[in-house]
Amino acid sequence: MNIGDVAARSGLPAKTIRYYEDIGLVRPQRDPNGYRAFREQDLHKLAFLGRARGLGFSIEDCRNLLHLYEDETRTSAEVKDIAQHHLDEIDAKIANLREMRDTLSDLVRCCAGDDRPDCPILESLGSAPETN
Amino acid sequence: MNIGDVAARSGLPAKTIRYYEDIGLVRPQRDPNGYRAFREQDLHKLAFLGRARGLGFSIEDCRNLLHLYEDETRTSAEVKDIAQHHLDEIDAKIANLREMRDTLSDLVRCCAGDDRPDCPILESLGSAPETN
DNA sequence: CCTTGACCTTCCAGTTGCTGGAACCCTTAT
DNA sequence: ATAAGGGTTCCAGCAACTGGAAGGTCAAGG
Repeated sequence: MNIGDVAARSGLPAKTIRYYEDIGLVRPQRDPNGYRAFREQDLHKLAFLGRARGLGFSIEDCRNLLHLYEDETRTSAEVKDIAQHHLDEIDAKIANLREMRDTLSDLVRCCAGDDRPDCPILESLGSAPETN
Repeated sequence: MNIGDVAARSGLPAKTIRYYEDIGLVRPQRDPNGYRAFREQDLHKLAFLGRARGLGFSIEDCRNLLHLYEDETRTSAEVKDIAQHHLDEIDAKIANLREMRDTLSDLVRCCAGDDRPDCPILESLGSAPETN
């Protein structure tokens, strides 16, 4: 399989696949002409990576998950640990974004959005927080 | 005011303030010795930027908001437009994260987290999505 | 046989918003 | 004289790609 096929089948851009090789996540063989030659197992790895990335795992997490995936002697505790940690981070991010959204949606709701210059959004940004 | 004072009073790291000058968000004057000399209005701008960044606005949004803030002929519609757009992006991000979290927390919940290798998390990453 | 087009290759630069560090200057106190 | 604690510039790096340039390869068509 050439990179284009793998891109199509994994859903990852070719650029990203090359990048993943660069950082050592996959090691495709090479054809005599220099083209990357992917085997089914490479495709499988890339699909794994695509799904892990889709769940928001960092590249380093992905690397570790992949190692665990291929390590028969892993424990599910190791995997769960990574996942739980990531889950906590996601929750923190959501909480953070929600706070932003709440503040912001208040401001947006209060803003007339007309052709006059008065604007509670700018007023709020321009002075110390009161609604805190 | 030197940069250290402004950092303390604005809550922004000195490094960040220098960076903001680099990209043209503030233009402090200079003392004869080359030190940045901030006036109250510079501090005010920086505090504005800190709050806008705190609401998650991009640097470019911040630049635009600052321009509007200082432009007496602005319309609140222009401001609201930026804010609404940003609000939409935040909502999109939250939705995205929530989906990740839902999937991930299911997986974490199903994972025994013991010393055996069987792990639904890895299984899910290793094969095509079924719970989709 | 030559060309065209669609592939593939490498390498370098840019993205966002800082952050760390090196190497150096200025000021004040001891 | 020197040490501490400011300040300065510039360069590199983070995450995770993405875009683009310059070029090699391959199969099909004229």
